[in-house]
Amino acid sequence: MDTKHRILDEALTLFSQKGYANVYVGEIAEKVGIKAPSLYKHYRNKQAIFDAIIEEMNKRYEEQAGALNINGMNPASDASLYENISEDRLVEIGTGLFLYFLHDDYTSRFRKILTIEQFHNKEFAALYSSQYVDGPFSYQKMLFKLMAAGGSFASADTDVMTLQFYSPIYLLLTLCDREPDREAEACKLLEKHFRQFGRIYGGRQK
Amino acid sequence: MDTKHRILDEALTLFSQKGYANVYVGEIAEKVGIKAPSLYKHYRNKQAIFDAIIEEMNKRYEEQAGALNINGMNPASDASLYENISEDRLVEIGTGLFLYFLHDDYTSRFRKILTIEQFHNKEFAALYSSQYVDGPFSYQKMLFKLMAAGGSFASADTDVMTLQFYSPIYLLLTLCDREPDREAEACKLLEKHFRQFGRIYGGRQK
DNA sequence: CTTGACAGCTAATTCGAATTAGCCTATAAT
DNA sequence: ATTATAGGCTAATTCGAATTAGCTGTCAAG
Repeated sequence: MDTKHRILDEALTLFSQKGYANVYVGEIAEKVGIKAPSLYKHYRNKQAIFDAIIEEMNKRYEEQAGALNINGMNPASDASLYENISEDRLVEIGTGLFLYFLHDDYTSRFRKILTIEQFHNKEFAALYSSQYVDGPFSYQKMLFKLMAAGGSFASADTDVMTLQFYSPIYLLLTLCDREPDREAEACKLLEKHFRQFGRIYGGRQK
Repeated sequence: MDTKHRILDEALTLFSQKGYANVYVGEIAEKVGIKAPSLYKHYRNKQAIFDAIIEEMNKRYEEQAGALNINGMNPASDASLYENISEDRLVEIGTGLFLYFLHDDYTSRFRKILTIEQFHNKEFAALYSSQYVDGPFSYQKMLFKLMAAGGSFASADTDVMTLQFYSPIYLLLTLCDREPDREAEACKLLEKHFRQFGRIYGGRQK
């Protein structure tokens, strides 16, 4: 990784821990192993580093969205995958979603930045909601509709079902962001949640 | 309200919007209607204002905890209140919890501060978790145990039940903190959640 | 009345962090 | 071999925000 990217990377880490205003350019430089003025050979100023993070984030987001479109976002193409679904599969989907969000290197740091900056930046607020509320909701909701159509799942109000399925993931995700030590506890609880959810709404799997 | 309290109040508002580092003492002063140097007649420095907020917060928290102890935290004393419970009562409890957290003047601003500062201050992280995860959990869990004992509720795994009951409240709370416009939407969804929850776990109410 | 303390003000002062200036070295292209 | 460029450094410089100095008016207690 070249210096320019290492700056981005260290800055991302620091911003995600302390927020933009609490990070000094000298601090970023130190982590990278250079002196503060040398940063300016790579970025016009501190703000430009932050902007580059956002841009990188948008790039990755679009890639990810593209990937999702191929497999999962197109109801017509892969309905069969979800029509009949086992409890284990449900656990797998949910845990996968959780662990991806929690551990993805870039995503997890960026989420913390969004968390910190959400209240004084409308764009970040909107981004947060779309990434961690509305996005997962519409995705899960679609899955539940498919499952209900396949008959393996109750066709209850999908909004509520989705809320009940996803909210625990969200709560435990924010918990683990705050206290990473509690990941094991969270995973155990989460699995119990998925299984119970499957028992409640599931139709015919054993 | 005297100047000293108005400083606290305006500072609390500003800190909850932008975080400590992004707020200038001149800004606080301006909101109060005085000049920055005059602040120093009331507080030794900027940090002292912040500390006073924390202290005030602790004071209120203890009062609140005291209040809860009288009515709700003592399983023996008011078990009868919860043994038999209707679906409407469940909606009432849940919505009450939600709206209290969301709107309480002091609580809601302080929660935003915790949100912003949680990643670079262990104490805040712990406080956040105790206030918005572990606290509500143990409280709700106790209620569910009482209800199960009373026979009006399924005696499923109470950890999971509690998670499933509370997580949506939490998710929608953080959503409304971020986007207050969505309160109505959140309330509607929440009520549906409570009713469905009641239908799932409730025993004999109509 | 007068005095002292309270709460405000304007005008410094301090201080630290961001940024700029200007120099140096390595290296890759001509 | 020469030179231009990239990327690093140290030593200024700038600038803005926090804090301090020191003055002033008000008002309650004596």
